[in-house]
Amino acid sequence: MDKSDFDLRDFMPYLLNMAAEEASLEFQQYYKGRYGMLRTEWRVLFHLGRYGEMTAKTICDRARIHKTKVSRAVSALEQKRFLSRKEVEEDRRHELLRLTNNGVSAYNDISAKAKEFDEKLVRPFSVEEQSILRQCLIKLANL
Amino acid sequence: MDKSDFDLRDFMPYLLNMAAEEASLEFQQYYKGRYGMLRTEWRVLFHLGRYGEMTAKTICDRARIHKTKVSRAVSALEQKRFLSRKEVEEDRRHELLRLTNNGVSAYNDISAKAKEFDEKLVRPFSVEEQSILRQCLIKLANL
DNA sequence: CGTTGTTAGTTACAAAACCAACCATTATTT
DNA sequence: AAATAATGGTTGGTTTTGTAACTAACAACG
Repeated sequence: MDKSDFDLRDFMPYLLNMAAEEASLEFQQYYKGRYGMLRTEWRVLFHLGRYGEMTAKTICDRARIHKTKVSRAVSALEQKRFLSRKEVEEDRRHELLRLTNNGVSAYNDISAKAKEFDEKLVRPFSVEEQSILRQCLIKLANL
Repeated sequence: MDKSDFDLRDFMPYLLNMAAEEASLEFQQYYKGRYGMLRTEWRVLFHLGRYGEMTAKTICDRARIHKTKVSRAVSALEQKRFLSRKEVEEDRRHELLRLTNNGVSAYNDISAKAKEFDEKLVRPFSVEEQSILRQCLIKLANL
């Protein structure tokens, strides 16, 4: 097997990582600079803003984030007054998380920017390319 | 602007990150488990194995890795006897890095696995899809 | 009941990434 | 040639992440 024709540009994991990094950078700077949020915090915020109140465990499962990361993100978001916790009567192990008004407006702002940003990212591609790209990524990500 | 139709699955940076994570996982376990390497170390090893001896700075530029990360990866690879350094006479700020025999055989092994692994990853896609996917990623990554 | 097992969530400690300041060496300016 | 800047590379301290062990609450089984 000849390796001299095997370049990093041919290696999917590398390409995906580089593209992901590049694509995330600018957007990341937005929510970090404006709200001091980390990526996990933004994802948690997004889930609550987009799908309504839910428990931390549900976020873990849906977003495939480890529970310790979610736990810390929730604490951080709580401290920044973006969400509040409510114990569930029937099962006191659960805590329902919901966004505060503050959280909602941050969500609205950031997700609008996200949409904008997404459009900008895929603008160079044809509609067909966009569709194929998304489908491939969804399959690769096991979504 | 309505956000209720904007899902994470529609957001490129998210998709890219999830796909990248998923795609990297298995391969990462290979070189980590077998050689105790970190990702940056594998990338440095790859550059030296694929393109021959070069300086740390060159690796930084070509692989877009910050110099502190490269510096530490080089130290680690040196300790594991995968590479050696050679001072450059004309400019003693530079150090040429080259793989040891040990390093070369690790490179051969891992890059063969990488090729294999890449093929497995894209197998579910048609040739045309593969080509579009790669081109889009290369463009997104600014490569 | 009471023991054992699960589940949701937190905490503590180690590994890794990030950022800034730092040498040492070479270039440039005056 | 002295002073200043720029370059290649390293080091130290802080943040983030990862991993494992830990509570607390509930479930299931004898």
